[in-house]
Amino acid sequence: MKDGPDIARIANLIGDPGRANMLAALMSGKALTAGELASEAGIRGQTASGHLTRLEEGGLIQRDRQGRHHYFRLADGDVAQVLEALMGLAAKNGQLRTRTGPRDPELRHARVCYNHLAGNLGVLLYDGLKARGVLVGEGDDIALSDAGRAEMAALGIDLSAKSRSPECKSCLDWSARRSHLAGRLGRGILDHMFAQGWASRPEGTRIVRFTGLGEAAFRKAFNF
Amino acid sequence: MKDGPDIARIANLIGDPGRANMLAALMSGKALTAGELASEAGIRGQTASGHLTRLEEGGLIQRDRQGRHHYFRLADGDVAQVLEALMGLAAKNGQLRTRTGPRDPELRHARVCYNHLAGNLGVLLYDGLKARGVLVGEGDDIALSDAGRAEMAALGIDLSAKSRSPECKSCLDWSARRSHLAGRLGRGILDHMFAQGWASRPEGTRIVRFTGLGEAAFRKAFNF
DNA sequence: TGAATGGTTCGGCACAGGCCGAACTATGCT
DNA sequence: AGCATAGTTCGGCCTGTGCCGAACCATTCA
Repeated sequence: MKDGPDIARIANLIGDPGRANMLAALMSGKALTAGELASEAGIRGQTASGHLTRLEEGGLIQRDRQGRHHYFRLADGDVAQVLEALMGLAAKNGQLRTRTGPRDPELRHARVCYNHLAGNLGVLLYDGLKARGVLVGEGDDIALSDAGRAEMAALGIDLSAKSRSPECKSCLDWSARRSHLAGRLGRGILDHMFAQGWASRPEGTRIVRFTGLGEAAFRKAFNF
Repeated sequence: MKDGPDIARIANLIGDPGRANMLAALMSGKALTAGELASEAGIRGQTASGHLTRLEEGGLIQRDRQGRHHYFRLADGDVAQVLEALMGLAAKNGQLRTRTGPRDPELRHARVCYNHLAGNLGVLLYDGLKARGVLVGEGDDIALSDAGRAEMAALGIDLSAKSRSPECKSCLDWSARRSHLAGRLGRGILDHMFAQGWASRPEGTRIVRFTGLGEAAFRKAFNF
């Protein structure tokens, strides 16, 4: 007893429906204002404000003040990973929320996880890049090969090291229960997909919806 | 909003100190009785009983009735993985519990994670087995090579497939923030360590404490 | 069969904390 | 300056739930 870190504090933060909904909304990777998060969670601004300061103090989210707006985002890729893992458990046990919306299949196919691509397509991409030797390494220690780095550069993927996060990282997918690609490379690829117009994001969801030829173009470019 | 599975339900279950302490105790991998868990969590039997039924209904733990004793264990390796991930976050942000006990360094060195070895030594073992080609594969898809399977068999590791869990699996370590080995192989190796008398487990903790020559013998046997 | 022990159920208490209305601060716009 | 909008703080309400004492099953053992 009393072994290890204090798990209850953090789980308790996530364990309130209002806060959990806000965190889930932030899984989209976009920074959202307090007001947006409040309506997302179905609560009033005052209540949301209290929750947000608690989440911030707990180290789960970060706040950017810009003018009279406060933008919030997940503190960290690790937070996103824990949330995905929790979704995995929740999906396996107790059914998918009260009523499992029609959007669910789309979510499983391709969605945003923090700042990178998740869902079946994310897993396929990850496997494909490994099979072709673009990514090398094992376990959580994956990296771009030299050839892979050249290929990504040729495609125009931005790998600038402005953030401290690792270049490559694997992240567990709740729907597929397999790894997909996170880290700066994962982020760069997702950005690239939108920049190329292969896909778009229906407002207010985590869904990645491909345009008519977008999915084919994406798979061709990354050859998987 | 309302995307994905209901995360709050599960996080809320973990988020109570009493329940979290019980879950942490079950991370030792041993099945514990209701009474043991109650004293572990510092609460009375009646209270614990309520918590345990809720955890059971939530799918986080499983109950074995044996005579007048009820034995509880984690439902699943996935549950253990989520708990470890939460410990990782908790360790990074808000300090290590109120007072970080003297046992902490031992925990970081070698401890039990559900049914396999974690801590620095667990990570070293994992890396060593991969470097030597005993384990092959990438990401979460790892497997024993043919040579590796022979080597494990020669050492007397029990890999019988009585459980549905995969033979090899990687599990993220909260102290080292690296992967270590889980799955049936991980379990078999841990059992083997105790069977050989290389290490023992101080009562009521997750610590794996090596005997005088035990650690050297262990590292020699698995060559890392 | 009666006593001891491990667990659960029931009832009631008390506190924590989620929620909102109202008042207040800060920023931006005209 | 005056108004509108975004957020926060304050105070009070109220539900949820964690906790325990006491009573109640179930199993074992003498």
